[in-house]
Amino acid sequence: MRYAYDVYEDRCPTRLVLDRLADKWALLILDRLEGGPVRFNHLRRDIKLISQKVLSQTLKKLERDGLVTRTVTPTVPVTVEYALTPLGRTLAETAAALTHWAEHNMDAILASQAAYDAARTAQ
Amino acid sequence: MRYAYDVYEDRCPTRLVLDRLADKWALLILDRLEGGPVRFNHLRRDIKLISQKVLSQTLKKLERDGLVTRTVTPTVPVTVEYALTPLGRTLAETAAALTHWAEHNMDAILASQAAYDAARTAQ
DNA sequence: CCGTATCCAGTGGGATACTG
DNA sequence: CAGTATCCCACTGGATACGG
Repeated sequence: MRYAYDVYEDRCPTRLVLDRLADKWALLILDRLEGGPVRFNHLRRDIKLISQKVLSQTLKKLERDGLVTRTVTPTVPVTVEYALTPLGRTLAETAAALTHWAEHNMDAILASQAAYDAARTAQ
Repeated sequence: MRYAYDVYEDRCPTRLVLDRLADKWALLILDRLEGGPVRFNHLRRDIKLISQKVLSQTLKKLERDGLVTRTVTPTVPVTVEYALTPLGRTLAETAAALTHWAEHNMDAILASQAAYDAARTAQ
């Protein structure tokens, strides 16, 4: 066992974080919030192709995890701002390393995929 | 637009990498392979709760992406070893930062979840 | 030992419509 | 503006059985 918790078991911190990032939208939201608080519909417009339902669900999960805050201002109509907590900010920064890796290595991955597919098609 | 590719669009490098890590097992496999080449059934035993089917599928995706190599030794019965490519190693190292974050902050997340649930239950 | 094939239940998430 | 409610389909992934 290389970790305090066994990464390869059912309940482990890596799985906990992975299951959060693995919902496909959370990292994008975290990243988008790094620039400061953002309103619901603003997020919706920025993160294209996300549905209202999924954005709502994901924000709720992130709030439950203590990664984002939800602030309601009782104007008419109401405005709601989402922002990173200090904890959320550290995760966003950590996750940004993945983003940078992805940008830097995407071409290599695409080339590998093409070669793999070509080899299988050629048979 | 803050990136060479737009992270919030459909096809972008972050989504590409995220969709790979988001299959829930890839990161665990990458991490497990950092110690050197591992055989199929060894991975299966180490990464508990993964099914043979999903392990096989995930390894194939990782191979297609050029992140792992698959080496067959024609013994009887056949032995197959999986290993990280140099590219895969850089991703594994980058992803390890997430693992460390998770270990370090899991307690805070669990506490936040408990507080969130308690607040909603108390109503 | 190292897989693939098949079947099947659970769920993630899109579309749409409605509310405070 | 910021959601919730409902329907529903497609895909994920587990269980099981079989093949090289």
